[in-house]
Amino acid sequence: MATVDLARRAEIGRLKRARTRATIIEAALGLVRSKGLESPTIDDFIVAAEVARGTFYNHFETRDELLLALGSHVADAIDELILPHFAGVDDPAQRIAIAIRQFVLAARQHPEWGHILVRTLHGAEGGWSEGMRRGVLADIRKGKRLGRFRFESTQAAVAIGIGALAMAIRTTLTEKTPADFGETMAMLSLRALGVETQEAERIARLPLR
Amino acid sequence: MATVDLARRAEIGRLKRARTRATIIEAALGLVRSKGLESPTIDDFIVAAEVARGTFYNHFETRDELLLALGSHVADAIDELILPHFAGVDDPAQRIAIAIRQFVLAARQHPEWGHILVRTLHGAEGGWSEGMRRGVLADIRKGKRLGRFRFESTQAAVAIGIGALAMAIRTTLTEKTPADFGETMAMLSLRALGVETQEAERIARLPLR
Amino acid sequence: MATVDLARRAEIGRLKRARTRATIIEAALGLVRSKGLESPTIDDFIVAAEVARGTFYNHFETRDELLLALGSHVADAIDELILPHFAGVDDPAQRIAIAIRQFVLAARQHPEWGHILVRTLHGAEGGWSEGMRRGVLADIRKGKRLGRFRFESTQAAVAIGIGALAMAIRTTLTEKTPADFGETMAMLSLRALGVETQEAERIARLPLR
Amino acid sequence: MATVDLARRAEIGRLKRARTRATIIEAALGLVRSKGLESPTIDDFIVAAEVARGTFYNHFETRDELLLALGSHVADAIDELILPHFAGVDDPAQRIAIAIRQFVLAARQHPEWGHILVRTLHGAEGGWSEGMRRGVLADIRKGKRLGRFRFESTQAAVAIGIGALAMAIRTTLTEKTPADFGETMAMLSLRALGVETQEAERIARLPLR
DNA sequence: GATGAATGAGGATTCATTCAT
DNA sequence: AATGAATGAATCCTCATTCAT
Repeated sequence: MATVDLARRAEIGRLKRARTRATIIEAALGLVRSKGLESPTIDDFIVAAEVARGTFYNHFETRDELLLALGSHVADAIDELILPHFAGVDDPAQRIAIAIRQFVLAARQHPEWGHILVRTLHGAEGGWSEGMRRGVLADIRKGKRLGRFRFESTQAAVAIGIGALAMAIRTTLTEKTPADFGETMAMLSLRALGVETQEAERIARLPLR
Repeated sequence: MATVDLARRAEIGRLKRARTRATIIEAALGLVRSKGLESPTIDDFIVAAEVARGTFYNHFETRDELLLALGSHVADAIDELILPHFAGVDDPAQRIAIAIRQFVLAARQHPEWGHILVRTLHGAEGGWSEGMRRGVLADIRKGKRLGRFRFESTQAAVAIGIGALAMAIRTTLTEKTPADFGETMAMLSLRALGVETQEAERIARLPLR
Repeated sequence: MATVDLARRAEIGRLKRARTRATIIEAALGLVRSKGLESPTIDDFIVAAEVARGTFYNHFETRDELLLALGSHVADAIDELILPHFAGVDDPAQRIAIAIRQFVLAARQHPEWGHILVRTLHGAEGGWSEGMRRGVLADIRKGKRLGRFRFESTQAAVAIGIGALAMAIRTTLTEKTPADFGETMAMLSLRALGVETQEAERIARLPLR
Repeated sequence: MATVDLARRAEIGRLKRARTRATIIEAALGLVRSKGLESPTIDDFIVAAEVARGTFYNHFETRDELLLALGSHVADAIDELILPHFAGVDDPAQRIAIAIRQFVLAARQHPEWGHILVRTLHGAEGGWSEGMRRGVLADIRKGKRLGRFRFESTQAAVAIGIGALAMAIRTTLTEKTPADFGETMAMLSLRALGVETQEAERIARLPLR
């Protein structure tokens, strides 16, 4: 009896805590969407989330920690978005094209994700960014092994891949881009990696499942 | 006599002013080299330059104006570095390869330039950044007109060009890169723009004059 | 039956409550021992006691109330320590010497008591501190009446008595002191009150029962 | 000419700075007088001094640093007050009596000094407090060497001396005390150090020059 | 009675910029 | 032209206390 109660109570507490945390994160995403990552202050965040100052600090020790949490949040969302499209796709060229296209789509629909992604791509502080980087690296290596890609320096290949991705997102955020901008960027990126134009074009425009 | 004196005084004043300004800029570059662009405070700048706070504001109206001045300074330095290599080179592919290679060289030797360049490339605040962008754009267009480059979307081509450039510099700042990293990045970039591998390779490795 | 049960339940509840309260106080004493009275936060206290924040406030209305409770706790402990030695001792000089000696012993073995005692001696918030003060006052007056002490101003006599006591404890807390430091301080204090050196020495070193 | 100007300018600047610092310290002393040392916040201090928040931080890095400065200030004032009375007085007993009497007088006329002195006496963080302690120590040792004082433990003698001093000041701050309270406390203290009552009385009441 | 999430007043600190000399 | 003291808005952060479950 008592133990059931205790367990329930604890559960409820945990739920409430999680909800508050989610509230803060959602509100923060809204702010980032309109104002970018750098300008909002902790005060802006708590006003937007309609929580007390102390509540913020109960959940995040510092502003940076919130930004990190936003990063994780977006990482999860992106994973959820992309992984299904990866299912059963082994060709590294296809995978890279899919990633670029999906990231551009995501940035178009969720500018806040875009802001966060660009930051994540640039600051190489481990975590998801590291995972992503490793994924790209693995695909690039595999592509080379399979003869799909041709380049001398893996470091340069990764650099141009990440650079293209970052710039694709950035451009989506700041300029008006056509509906197939993702496909176009994917094509150019594949070409950089050594895929022939025709083939790059074909892969970049394969229908997504 | 008197007029001569006055003229000389004015001249001396101007010289001194210029020297102080240069002092501040040099010191600021030193700071940027070690701490990047965002963190140093005005206090850091004036301590490093060994000038008074008021002196700083005699030369720059705001902190941002100093950063802009740093940008111009680097722009000039870069121009001075690159323009000679451009002389007589009309081929847009060659020009772009030269730019990338020189920027990487510059970032390697002057990390502070690298920091400033990346920022300039990203923040679209006009000025030199605009000029550079226009230069790239012109070369890209010309390259297309000449059939040197092949792509559908100029927007995407510029994006990948700038993205590759930015990432090349960034990688130079944060990772250990081989001596020919600039050449490699140039090659991949040209390929993205539609140049065939062999040709891209050749152009990327043409001896600089 | 039912009433027995109820009574037992209530009893158990009371016991549990008392135990929790004791837990908190013990833990707090531990903290005070290492960090003094002022620095520990409520958070420190509840972490040390391994109770929830709410539990703390179930037992103490404010942080200050805990400190008061610590005071009472120490007061009781001290009383328990000293009173037996007072039993049957009527000579005020002896009583004062006993008090000083015992306080020094207590502070040596329980630094946390020392911290609390010094604070109690200084902040004149009534309660035990008042009782103690009254005890000292009574003994000092009686000593004068009996011709054991000689001084003009009772106020000054009390001041020097309390001051010596406070400093004895403080010194015990912060410096390395010999085993008979309490006796020495007692002797000097008695002398201040007008007891002749020989006699003061003798009283200060009387064996404690 | 120019150098004269520069020197004058610098001089003026230094003066202004010193004046502002003095303003802050004076205002702080006023606050301490009415509210003690612990309660006033930085905000209270700057409001009282009528300076900007930033000005405070230009002069003191932290609240504690201001308190330290108050300590130095009072130390200087006290030195100025006492040293003349020490001139030509070699007898350690007399010197100690003078010190106690003057401290009590000072605390009566400048309660803020009293607050600061008590704190200085208790926190043994070096600086003036250390100097004072050494002074007392020297006098106590000399007194013993000369046979003026009689005690076994110098440590205890110093403790009772400082304790009496602290308590004398404290009592002056919190209770109503007669005009000769300083003399009385001095007498009791000397007695504690082993001076005979008659002699202690005489010394404690010697006219101050 | 115990729990722990939420609160928000109170206080500390930074730093770009102004201004008198 | 150079100096450096003063300014104050903007922001961060802590921690005692409340309260719903």
